[in-house]
Amino acid sequence: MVAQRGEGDEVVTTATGMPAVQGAPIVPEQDEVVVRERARAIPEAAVARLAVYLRVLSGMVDQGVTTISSEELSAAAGVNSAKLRKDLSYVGSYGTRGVGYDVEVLVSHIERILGLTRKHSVAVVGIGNLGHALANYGGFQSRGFPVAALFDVDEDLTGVPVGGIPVNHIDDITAVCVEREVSIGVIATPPQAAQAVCDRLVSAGVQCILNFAPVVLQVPDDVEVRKVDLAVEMQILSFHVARRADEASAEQAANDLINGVGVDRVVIRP
Amino acid sequence: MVAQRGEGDEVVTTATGMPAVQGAPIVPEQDEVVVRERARAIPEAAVARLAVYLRVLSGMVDQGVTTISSEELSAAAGVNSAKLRKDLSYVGSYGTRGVGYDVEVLVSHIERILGLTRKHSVAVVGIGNLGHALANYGGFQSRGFPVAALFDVDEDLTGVPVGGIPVNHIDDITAVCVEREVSIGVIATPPQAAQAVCDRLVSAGVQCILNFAPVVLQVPDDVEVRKVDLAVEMQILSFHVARRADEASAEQAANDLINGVGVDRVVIRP
DNA sequence: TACCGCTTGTGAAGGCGTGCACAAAGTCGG
DNA sequence: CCGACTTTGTGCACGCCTTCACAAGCGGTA
Ligand SMILES: NC(=O)c1ccc[n+]([C@@H]2O[C@H](COP(=O)([O-])OP(=O)(O)OC[C@H]3O[C@@H](n4cnc5c(N)ncnc54)[C@H](O)[C@@H]3O)[C@@H](O)[C@H]2O)c1
Ligand SMILES: NC(=O)c1ccc[n+]([C@@H]2O[C@H](COP(=O)([O-])OP(=O)(O)OC[C@H]3O[C@@H](n4cnc5c(N)ncnc54)[C@H](O)[C@@H]3O)[C@@H](O)[C@H]2O)c1
Repeated sequence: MVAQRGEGDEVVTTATGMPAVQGAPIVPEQDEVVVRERARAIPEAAVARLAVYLRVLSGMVDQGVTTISSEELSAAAGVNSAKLRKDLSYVGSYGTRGVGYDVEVLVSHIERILGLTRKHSVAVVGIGNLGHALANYGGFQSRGFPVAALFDVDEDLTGVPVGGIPVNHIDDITAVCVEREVSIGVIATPPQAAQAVCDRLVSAGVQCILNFAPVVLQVPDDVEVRKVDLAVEMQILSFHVARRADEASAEQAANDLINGVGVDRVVIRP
Repeated sequence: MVAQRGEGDEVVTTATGMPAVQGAPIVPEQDEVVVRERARAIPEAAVARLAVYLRVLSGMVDQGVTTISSEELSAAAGVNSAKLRKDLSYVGSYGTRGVGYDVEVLVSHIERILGLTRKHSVAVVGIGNLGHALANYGGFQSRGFPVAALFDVDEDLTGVPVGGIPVNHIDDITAVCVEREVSIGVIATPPQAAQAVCDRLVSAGVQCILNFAPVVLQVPDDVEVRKVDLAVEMQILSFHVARRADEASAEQAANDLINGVGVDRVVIRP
């Protein structure tokens, strides 16, 4: 009796259990109840920036700043001030015209929208080079993402504490994840093992996955995956180097032409 | 005598050194040379996907696959097949209708576009938890991004080899980066030190930076920065959890209404 | 209270990216 | 050699995101 939900579509449930037809009436029909969705459709890009604003604002609180204008905050976050205000408008209207935003109020509202009022326990799978670094990192704990469980297939690691948490064997993943209410799974295993690990996390009820292994994971629709791929990041940087170099050499060639052949004018078109 | 270049604009240089007026003539004037820019404007999102395709294709080569259709490749990369074809069209027309793409040909052309034909030496700054993991990681070397230098401020680390490379003191950053032709700098220091380290990398001539510290770096226009912020990633996941929970509770309330009050129809609007 | 200056919040416009749908172009079997 | 079938490459329309520009709103001041 639970309606499927498409991106940004209305969620429509009928008493008959039949999925309702597209285009629900604007005016509620007889015997119809309309519940306005609280968490509105916020662009993903805006969500990512809100997290950045939140970090900057936390720094402001520490510095004793109580009020900040969109101009100041946008400069500190490295974005356009209009964009910042639009992003904040998704959160609500908590600014004071002529003055700016109360830092603490803004922090608490962004935290609410991002769902940071609840605790999100994290499990790290694959306690190798990267897994060790993640397990030892204090930055997660302090931001409301306590690392609650570690897993590895290596028997030698099982039971050894890393960053204060003993490593569990991967075979216990379901029991441990359920018991410790893990809501985010981090995959730091070799790529060959990543899909299998992902499947086990999903069967354990984990619906959010952060993947460091350079593979594309296949998951059900109700599971959210984000990937961190350092090689891809470097290749993007490489692309920009190449683009710049191309331009430079084109310009160089152009200048050579000018100087050598006495060309009057050089145009580089897209 | 080098013309400044705005995003996506034409680069126009005149023999007088004066910036040419907007709207260069379509038909070359007398004594004018037109150089078509090779690296066209490729959407950043497409560049990121091209890097993913490249990785998938490399796996295909290892498996002995010689030909692949857009449908197969898009499934393996987890994207829409039309999007894939459009992305590949930025690279050029290297497919065969009715057949697909020759894997090796595609690999070499994507590599060319991404600038992977040159070597890009990497320097890692901050050899702590994360820096160690990065220095020990073989995945960079194998993808054409050899780690050529490591830096830390900690005297105890100086000279100690990590992943086969001795750690240099941060004060030697300029000399070492120039000598080893470092083109990408990776910042893995605590956030407080990140901006200072960034400035030193920039003065050392490094134009590409990958930043792991949770701070917004200020850099000149000609320097490209990409950031990897795990806390932000987790907060985005958290947002989705919260959204789902909201929906679930709204639906729950809706169903309660249906069952308890005999409502006929419930609509949840955005 | 009335005015002034400052900053927010948002309507509207424009640009960019995505996805559809199909013509063009090639292969392969007969 | 031809026709059926397959798959590419892209024009186009749509929707999302960004950016501009300004009315609305608030605090301070006289
Ligand atoms: N180290 C880095 O800096 C870095 C950078 C970018 C990406 N990555 C990626 O992160 C992943 C981990 O890298 P790493 O350097 O830590 O590798 P690693 O080899 O040091 O560690 C991998 C760990 O995963 C464990 N493991 C293997 N199969 C497993 C399974 N089925 N279930 C549970 N655990 C399993 C291994 O026992 C090992 O402890 C790799 O996919 C790598 O490509 C690492
Ligand atoms: N460890 C992780 O898994 C993780 C995850 C996400 C983000 N980060 C971020 O990455 C950065 C590094 O994390 P870490 O856990 O490796 O920290 P760490 O404290 O273990 O290591 C930091 C290293 O940087 C060195 N350093 C300090 N100041 C320096 C300077 N001015 N120049 C050169 N080196 C300097 C220190 O000597 C130390 O070796 C931090 O900003 C952290 O927030 C780490």
